[in-house]
Amino acid sequence: MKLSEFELDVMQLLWQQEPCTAAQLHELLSQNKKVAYTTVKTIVDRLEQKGAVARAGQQGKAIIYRSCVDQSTLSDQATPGFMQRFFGGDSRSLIAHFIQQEALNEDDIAYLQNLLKDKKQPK
Amino acid sequence: MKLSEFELDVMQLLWQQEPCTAAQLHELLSQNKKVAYTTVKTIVDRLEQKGAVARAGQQGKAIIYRSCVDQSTLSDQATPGFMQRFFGGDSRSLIAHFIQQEALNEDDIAYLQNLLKDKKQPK
DNA sequence: CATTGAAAACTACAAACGTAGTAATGGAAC
DNA sequence: GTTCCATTACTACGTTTGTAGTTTTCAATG
Repeated sequence: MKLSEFELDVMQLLWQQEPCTAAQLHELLSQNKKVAYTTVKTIVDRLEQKGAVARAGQQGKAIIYRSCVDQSTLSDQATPGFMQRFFGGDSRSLIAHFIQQEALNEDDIAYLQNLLKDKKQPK
Repeated sequence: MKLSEFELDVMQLLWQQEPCTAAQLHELLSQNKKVAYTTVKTIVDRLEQKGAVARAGQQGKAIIYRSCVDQSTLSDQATPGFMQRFFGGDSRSLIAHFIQQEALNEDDIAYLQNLLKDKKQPK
């Protein structure tokens, strides 16, 4: 499944506040970006057509939506293309980039160090 | 600078084989994908308009192109959006995803472990 | 110098995207 | 029951993207 940037922004919110009406999604999006309600509704409609969300009931006239795909499925699909296009397929340099660029606390670091250790062990 | 997927595919090749003619880029792309020469040339023209590549001489009639932006600049720009949209902004889970998903050899792992250690030390 | 063929330059077009207006509708409130 | 307003449903439109055809040009070749 291929979703646009805006569609993913909506999915992101939905994943965090599921289930949800279009009005609620609009409310949430408005915190970061000026956008008309109908614009958000259009995106939700397109997500429904694409099968990324589905109706899960009503609240008065408002339709309650839930997601039909989960984040990890989509990120699994998007990851290889992203790695190829921005890091020439070099996963090491990609991971290095993120480790250096992003804020990580002690816990995060310990957690990731463990993952690396596990990655090494299995052989 | 915002480049499309196809545009990034071309940039990726250009970064690897700089400088380069459109014909060469077409040749390289054809290894993975059936695509007309004129299609590739259109993409290169658009990249030129966007200022991502520039002319760096001629070879007979053929124009030689070079890149004007480097990979790290573009990945720096793309990274936050990607992380937000696919991992809800959670850098730890993103890095974890890549560590688990990607093939890493002993060297890679050692290298990344060092990065994490350095990340912890500075304080 | 005329020919030619590769490459450039220009044009085209359908689909997807971001964006939102307008029209229809149906709970809720009175 | 009728009105009203939130929501939905439908329509629209400029831009970007993927894709490639057509026309022009000009360096090389004979």
